[in-house]
Amino acid sequence: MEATKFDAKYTAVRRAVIEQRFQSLNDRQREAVFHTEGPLLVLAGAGSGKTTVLIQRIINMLRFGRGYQDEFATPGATEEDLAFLAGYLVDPKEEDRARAERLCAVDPAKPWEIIAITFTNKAARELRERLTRAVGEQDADAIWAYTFHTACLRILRRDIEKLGYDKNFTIYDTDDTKRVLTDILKRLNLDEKVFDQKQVAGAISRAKDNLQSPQKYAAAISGTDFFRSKVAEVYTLYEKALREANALDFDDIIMKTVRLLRENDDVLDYYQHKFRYVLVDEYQDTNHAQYVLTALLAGGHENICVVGDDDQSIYKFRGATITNILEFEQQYKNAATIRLEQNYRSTGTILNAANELIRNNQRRKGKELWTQSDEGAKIRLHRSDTQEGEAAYIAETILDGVSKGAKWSDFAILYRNNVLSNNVEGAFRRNSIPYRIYKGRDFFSRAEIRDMFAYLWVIENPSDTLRLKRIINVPARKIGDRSIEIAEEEAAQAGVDLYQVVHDASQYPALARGAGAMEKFGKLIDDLRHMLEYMPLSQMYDQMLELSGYMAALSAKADMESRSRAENIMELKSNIVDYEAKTENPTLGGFLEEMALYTDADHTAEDEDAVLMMTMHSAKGLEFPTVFLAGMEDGLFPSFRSTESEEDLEEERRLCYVAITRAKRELYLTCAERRMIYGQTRYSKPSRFIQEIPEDFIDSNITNRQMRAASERDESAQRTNKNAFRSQDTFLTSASAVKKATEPAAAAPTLKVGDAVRHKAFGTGTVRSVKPMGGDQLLEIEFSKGIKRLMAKSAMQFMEKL
DNA sequence: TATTGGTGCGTTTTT
DNA sequence: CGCACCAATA
Repeated sequence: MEATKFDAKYTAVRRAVIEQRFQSLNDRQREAVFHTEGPLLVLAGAGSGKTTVLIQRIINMLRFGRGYQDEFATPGATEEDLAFLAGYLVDPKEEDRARAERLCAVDPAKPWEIIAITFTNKAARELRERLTRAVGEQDADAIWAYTFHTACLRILRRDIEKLGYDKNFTIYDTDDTKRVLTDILKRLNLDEKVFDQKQVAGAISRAKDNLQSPQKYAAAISGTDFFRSKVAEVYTLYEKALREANALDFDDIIMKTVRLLRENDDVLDYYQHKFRYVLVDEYQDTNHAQYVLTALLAGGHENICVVGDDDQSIYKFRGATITNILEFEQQYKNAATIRLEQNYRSTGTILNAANELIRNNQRRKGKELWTQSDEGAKIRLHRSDTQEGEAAYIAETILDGVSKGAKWSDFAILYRNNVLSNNVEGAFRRNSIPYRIYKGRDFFSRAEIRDMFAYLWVIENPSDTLRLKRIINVPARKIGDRSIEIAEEEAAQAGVDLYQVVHDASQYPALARGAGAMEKFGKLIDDLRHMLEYMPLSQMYDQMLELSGYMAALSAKADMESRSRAENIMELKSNIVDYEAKTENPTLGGFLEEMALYTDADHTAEDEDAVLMMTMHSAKGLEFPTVFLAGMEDGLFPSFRSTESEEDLEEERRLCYVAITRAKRELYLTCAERRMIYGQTRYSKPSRFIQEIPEDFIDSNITNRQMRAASERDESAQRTNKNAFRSQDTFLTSASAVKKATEPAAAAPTLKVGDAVRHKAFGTGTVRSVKPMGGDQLLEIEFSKGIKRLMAKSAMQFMEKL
C-alpha cells in the first residue's frame, strides 16, 4: 500500500497532536517516548528523567499505539476528522480531547501486552504507582510492571510443573542457600580454608547467572582445576538438595524461567505473543541469564526498549555484565539509540565534575551531562587529620545547615564501605543529630523472623527439610540432633521426605524414644495447615504462635531481648494483615512468595526527618540536596582491591560517578590523613578520583604544599603504595581558605542543671541533667523540640551558655 | 543447653 | 577494633 497525500497530511497533524500531548518532555525524551516499534536503547544519564520516559512511553503506547511512527492515516479517519485535529492542534479544548486522542490512536497497546522489568521492588512500585495515577488502577494492574524475580515467579507459577517442580515450591534466600552449602561442604570434608562457603556460593551463583547447569559447569572446567572441579561436585549436590526440598534459590528463579521458555515452545510462544512491548530498566545491571530472558520475551515482536546507563554499572561483583548494554546495538542490528543527557537534578559544577571524572573510563558509550540550571557552589574538599576530625566536620556542617533552615533529611553521607559509618555515627550521637542507616534486611534476617518464616514455609511445603530442621526443636521440644540425624537416615533409606518420617515417627523403630515428640510436631504442622481451610492467614498465624509454644517460650524469659523479639513477631503479623488487605485471594503461598522478594528497604519509612547514611552502592537512584562522600582516600576508595586491574578501577570510577551525581545542590568530599581501621592506624592520601576533578570546581581546606608534605610522610609510612603518589605534585593548586579543621574542642565550660543554653541547631533550652561519662559529660537538655542527649565535649562547640 | 572465651577475619548487594 | 563463629565449659 502506498501512502496518499491524505495520509501524509494526516500523519503530520497526528504527530503534532501527539507531540503536544508530551510537550513537557525535552526533545530526546520525546524521541524515546515515540519510538515504540523496534529495538531501542536509551542511554539515560543520571538525573535525566529516566522513569518519566519509561512511564510516558507506556502511556504513549496505551493511548496512541503506533500513531506517531505510522505512515498512514488513522484507519477510518475522514477529511473532516483531519480538519478537527488541525483545529484541536491550534486550540486544544478539554472537551475535544477524547475524540482527538481517538483519532490519533493507531493500534493502541493493551495494558497486558506490556511488560516493564525493573531490578528492585522499589522501582517496580514507583512505576506502578505513577502508572496508576496516569492510566487508572485497572490498566496499571494489567501491565506487568515487576522486578525480574516477580515476573519470573509469575511465569513459573503457571508452568513450573513442566520442569518437574511442585507448584508450591519454596524460595531459598541467601541465608538458606548458605546453610545448604555449609552442610554439603562439611559432608564432603573439604578444607574450609580453601572452600570457603562464600566463595563456593559465589561460584555457583555465577554459574547460574551464566545459565550453566552443574553438568555444563563441570564440562567447562579447563584441565585440572581442582577448585572448580570440587565446586562442580558441590554444585551437583546443592542442586540435588534444592530439588529434593522443592526449592528454588534467587538465581534459579531467573535460570529456571529461561529453561522453561527454552524447552517449551508453547510457553515461549504464549509470552512472545503476549508481550508486544518489552521494557527493561537498569539494563546495565543485567547478568547473562537476565539478558537471555529479555531477549526471549521480546523475541516475538522485537519491540524491546532497554534503559540504562553504562556509566552507572556498579554490580559486576554480583554478575552484571556491562557488555549487555555496550553491545545492544550488535545484538539488534536495527536498534535505535537515544541519549538522555539533560540533567534535572544537579548544579552545573557537580555535573562538570562527574563528566570529567567519568571521561577517564575507556569502556563506555560516551555521554556528557548538562543542565539549564546554575553552576551552583563549588565542591568542598575537606581533609582532616583523623577520622574523628572528619566526622566532626560532617556533624558541624550539618548542624550549621540546619541552623540556617535545612532539614536533617536534606543530608546524606555516602561511603564506600560500611565500616566507615562508625565514626560519623559517633559524632551524630554525641550531638544528637537524628540519623538513619539505610541498610537492607535487618528485620528479615533476625532469628525470630526467620523462625516464623520457617514455620510458614514448612506448613506450605513440608518437603522443605532445611526449614523443617530449623524449627523442629524451636522452641525446645526434646527433639535432639541425634534423633533428627536418625530420622534423616530413615528418610533417605525409605526415599521419602524428612517430614514424612517425622509425621509417622512411631512407625520407625530406630527413632524409639524421640518418636512421640516428633509425631506431636508433625501433627502441629498438619493442624496449622488445615486451619488455613477455614480461617484467614493472620488468625492461623496467631494459632501458630500459640500452639508452637514459641510465644510462651519468649514470655518465659523476661529480658529486653525477648521482648523485642516478641515485638518483631507481632510486627510480622502486621505484614500479614497488610497482605490480606491488599490481595484479592490471599494465600499462604502468595504471602511467602511476596515476602521472599521483600527486603528491609521496602519496609522502612521514608518520611522520617533524619540524616541518611548508606553505601555508595545503595545510593544509586536516590538524590539529596547535600551529599557527603566520606573516606575519599586511596585504598578505601578506590578500594585497594580494585587498583590492580584497569577494569576494576573503571567500575570504582563509575561508583564515584554514581555517588557524585546523587547531589542536587552541594557536594562535600571528605578524607582523613590518618585513620584507624581494623584496629590499625593507616595514613593515606586523598582519593585519586579527586584529582580527576578539575581543581577549579573544588574549594579545599588543604593547600598544595600541605598535600605534598602529607604525601611524603605517607610515602615513608606506607612503602607498599610506591607509585600511588606520582601525581601528587599537581594536586589542587587552587586551595582556598586554609582554615583550621574542626577537630575535637578544648575542655568545655561546665554546665549545671537549670542552666539556659542556646544551641546552633536546636535553639534555646534548659539543662535537665548532667552525668559524667567516660571523661566526658552526658547532657540532657530540654529544647522546644524535645529533650536532646548531648555529649558535652562535642556539643559545646555548637552551644553557648546564656 | 546457655554462656563464655578464643580465634580469625575484614568491599560493594538485590532478589 | 568489633563482629561472627566455634569449641569448651558450667
